[in-house]
Amino acid sequence: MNKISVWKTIATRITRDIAKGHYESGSKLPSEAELSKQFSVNRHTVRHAISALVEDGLVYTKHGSGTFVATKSIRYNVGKRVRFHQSAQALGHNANKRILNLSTRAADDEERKALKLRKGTEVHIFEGIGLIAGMPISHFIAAFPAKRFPDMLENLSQNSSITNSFKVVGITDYTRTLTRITSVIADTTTAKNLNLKTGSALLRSISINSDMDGKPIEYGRTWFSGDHIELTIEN
Amino acid sequence: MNKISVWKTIATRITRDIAKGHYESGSKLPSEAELSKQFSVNRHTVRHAISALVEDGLVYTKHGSGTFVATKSIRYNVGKRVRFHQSAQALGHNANKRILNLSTRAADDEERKALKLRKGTEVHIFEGIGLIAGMPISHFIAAFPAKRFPDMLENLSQNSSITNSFKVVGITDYTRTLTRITSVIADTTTAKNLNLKTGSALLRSISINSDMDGKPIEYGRTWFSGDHIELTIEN
DNA sequence: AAACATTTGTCCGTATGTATT
DNA sequence: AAATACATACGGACAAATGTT
Repeated sequence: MNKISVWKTIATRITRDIAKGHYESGSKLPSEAELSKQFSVNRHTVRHAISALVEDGLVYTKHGSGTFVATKSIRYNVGKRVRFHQSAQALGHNANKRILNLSTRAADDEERKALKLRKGTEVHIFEGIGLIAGMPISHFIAAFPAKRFPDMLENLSQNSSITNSFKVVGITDYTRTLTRITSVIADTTTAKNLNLKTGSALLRSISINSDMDGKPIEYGRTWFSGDHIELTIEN
Repeated sequence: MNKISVWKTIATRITRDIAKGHYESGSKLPSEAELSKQFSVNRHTVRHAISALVEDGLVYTKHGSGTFVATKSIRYNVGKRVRFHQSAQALGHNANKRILNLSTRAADDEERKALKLRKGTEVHIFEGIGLIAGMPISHFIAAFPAKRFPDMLENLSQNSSITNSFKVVGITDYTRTLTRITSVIADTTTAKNLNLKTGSALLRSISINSDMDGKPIEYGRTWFSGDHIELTIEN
């Protein structure tokens, strides 16, 4: 069955302890030797766990000194609440959506990973075309955990605003935890959706929105027409 | 002395070989057993090196199958204090620059507007190619107010680091006040600079850096190869 | 299908180096 | 100077996933 490795369980144990406030921000964890004694494992196993936490940015190590709980405030606060629609509206443009597809299906690997779902879990899919002043500007596909938001599709079909739909289910605020942007060439279907020639430049944005507890609630992919859109990040 | 660990030298060796095109994208690396024999080290040492490359996103491993060269692009963090060089280094890649042009001339309209300069004011121009592991990744043009930074060009020619050059003139800290990203198609000259075909997708980033008083000190334009770069915004 | 070889993943143990306290 | 703590490197053994015969 699902055998979980020792180092992973130790990593989650430490993570949990930190989350619980067992260790304060900036405080020193027990030494590797101590931890290995506590968990009755080899020191290397503890090191493996700690190394994973370092990667996550949860702790950091200081050679000869110890392992310390990282302070959260170091992280960059750029683009936390940047939404494209908002900025389009702020520009005074008439922005709306054309819905192409509202459905529920098993999450693919990409969606599962982003939303931290188990295999076979279902997601709601919200696909459409973003319009500004009647011009097709973007093609988007958004995925939401179906179990957590049973009525999402109905809400979306009525008001077609993701933010508002989240509000209905009690999520009044959420932040973008990841934005990844690449430049790609339009294939035939995307080009057709956006009224472009095949081979045009597109901005592809992949984003993850999370609730205030840090749980991912939306995985979005958007293709913007490169001719019409600029992504602006202001501090 | 500057003692470099064995696993690190192995990691850079493999990185270099991949950059050189020794291994194709998606192809399998020699097995851990083979590599450890090649480098005359323990298998664990090779594993340590590979693990670092996996973190960098340069390769990925498949349990029971092998280690493969990732087709993945290099992530570039756009953040308040994140700079190209830094983020590339943070990824463990060997990043440096090739200078194409250092000169002083009257600012064009775009530069004047961004740097808030009067008509006819001069700017220093710093143009070059950004390299990661020897591969051309970006083409950049940076403009600085000449009057405020008289010795900028000399500094840049010596250490070729913008951050360090600012330090020399007393600017120890500055933040990115604007980042604007669009997708464009490579023209012939840019394509040539970046070893791409004309018509490839590019990410064009326009940025303004300002000192702690909010005065703009740098106007930068960068064209990233869309194949190799992802812009990532994390909170 | 089943047995086998290959390859990565996990875990243990030991020793030594290097930075900090 | 000594003790403590993390970093590196070696070695061995078995598990788990994959590919081949």
